[in-house]
Amino acid sequence: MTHHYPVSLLERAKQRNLPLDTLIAEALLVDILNRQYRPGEWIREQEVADRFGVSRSPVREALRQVARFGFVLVRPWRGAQVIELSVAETHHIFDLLEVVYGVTARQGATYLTPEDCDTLEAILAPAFKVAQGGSREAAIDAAFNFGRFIAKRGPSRAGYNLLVEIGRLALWQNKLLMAESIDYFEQSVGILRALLVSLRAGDAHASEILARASVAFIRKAILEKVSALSTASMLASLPSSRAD
Amino acid sequence: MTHHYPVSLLERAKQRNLPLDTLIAEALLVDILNRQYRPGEWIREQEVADRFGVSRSPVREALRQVARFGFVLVRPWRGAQVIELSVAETHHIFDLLEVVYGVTARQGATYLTPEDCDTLEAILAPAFKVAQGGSREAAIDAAFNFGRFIAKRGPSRAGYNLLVEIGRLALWQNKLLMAESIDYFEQSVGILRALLVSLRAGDAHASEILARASVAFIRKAILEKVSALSTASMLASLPSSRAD
DNA sequence: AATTTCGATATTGTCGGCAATTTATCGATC
DNA sequence: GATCGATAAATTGCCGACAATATCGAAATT
Repeated sequence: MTHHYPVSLLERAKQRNLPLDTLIAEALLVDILNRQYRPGEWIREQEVADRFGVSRSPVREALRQVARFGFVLVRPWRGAQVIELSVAETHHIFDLLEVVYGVTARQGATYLTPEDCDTLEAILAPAFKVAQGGSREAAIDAAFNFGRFIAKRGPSRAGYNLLVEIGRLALWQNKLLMAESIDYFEQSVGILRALLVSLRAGDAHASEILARASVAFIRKAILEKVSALSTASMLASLPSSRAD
Repeated sequence: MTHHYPVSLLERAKQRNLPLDTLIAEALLVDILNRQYRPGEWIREQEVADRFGVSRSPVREALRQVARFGFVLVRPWRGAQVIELSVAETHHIFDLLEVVYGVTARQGATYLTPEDCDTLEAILAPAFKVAQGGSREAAIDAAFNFGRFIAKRGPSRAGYNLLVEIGRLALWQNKLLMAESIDYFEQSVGILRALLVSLRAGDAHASEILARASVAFIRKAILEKVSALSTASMLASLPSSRAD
């Protein structure tokens, strides 16, 4: 991580009247999601503090927040390390996202207003444009924000946190592994479009089915890639035969 | 909160070589779960620091941890307030716990070893004793730890975190609302016993069904109590007619 | 040569103090 | 008497320094 931020976070903190740790946590999350920090890499408090021009205190709290989201592992007197997900873990995460998303959508069908559905449609818009040369990164974010908004409108903060946490991990895997091959993505967006229709209609059962289907679809595509990569890396690591 | 801790946390930190914030977070969680801090109450950093004989730094981080678990809400320059769950939120939480627990049990059926199942049986033991005058508190904890152990043995740390988080909130509701009426609880323990059998047999489908059933059972009992209480409080608040 | 011990270095953990912000108190004004 | 505004008190946010701990490397020992 040698990248520097152009605008001072301090000013933005003043502007929005937010504590620094919140902003730093957001920035670190973006850096991790955008692969500025790589899986396995250590994030040192002083380095982050220097980069943002603040002391270590807010950085420490930011790192704990990121740890809470599951992206880094903090161990006593060792520091924070960006996690590396195994194939089994990725499987597990998508299993969980599938049911959590399903419940969220099922309940969303009962509490979402027509205005909420309009907002959802606007959120999803960038995902429709990916076929016509729209930003792929923006499209993936849109699909994530779609679910996040449903949870946000829900009655429980805990439910929102849960979906965001597990969703972010899945999003990360998505960004880490998805480079080309947009065809799977278009189909997934098609499912989300159908989900939006069923949410508008207030059909709880169909919404749950469709939400689960959209996750299952992405999971399949990602896991194909993961297993391909892990096979490749196994082959690549054979000659050196390291044991760390 | 005027309660004082008999043993110094500092010594236990030295003993286990753990940072203070971890210990303090655990202690605060116990206090909240045991209703030493009541819903709606503010937790002040200096008060906690004085009580444990430490500075505010580790207390701050402990409070953030507790906030990440969902028990307190931390707002900038306001501090940490123990949350109050509405009926709708409780519904939502149990909906989520049901599916997450279901997935955990389903997968657990495939990865749990016979030794793990022996451990599970030992963990569940206190729950069996509640009918013969065993501690009710211990029994509820046992039921919670049962699910937690399954998740702990799983491949994904994220999955473990997820179940623990949502489970702890449900546990809290359980402790806040369940005073008497142990009959529902015995039946719930009966379901867990059956779940243990199906886990041993490696029956993924049955394990998922049973895990979900055990949650649904507790949910029903708790929500009956919640609605009764909220009705009572509505009636009680009628004469004063306060609008705060 | 391999292993162990010990110390230098890097990094995290904790502290006390001060700054920033909110909330409560009190007085002035209508 | 009520409302609004300024000031004081309480509380959190942030900082710099120091203590505690882990890591790495070199020297000593077997």
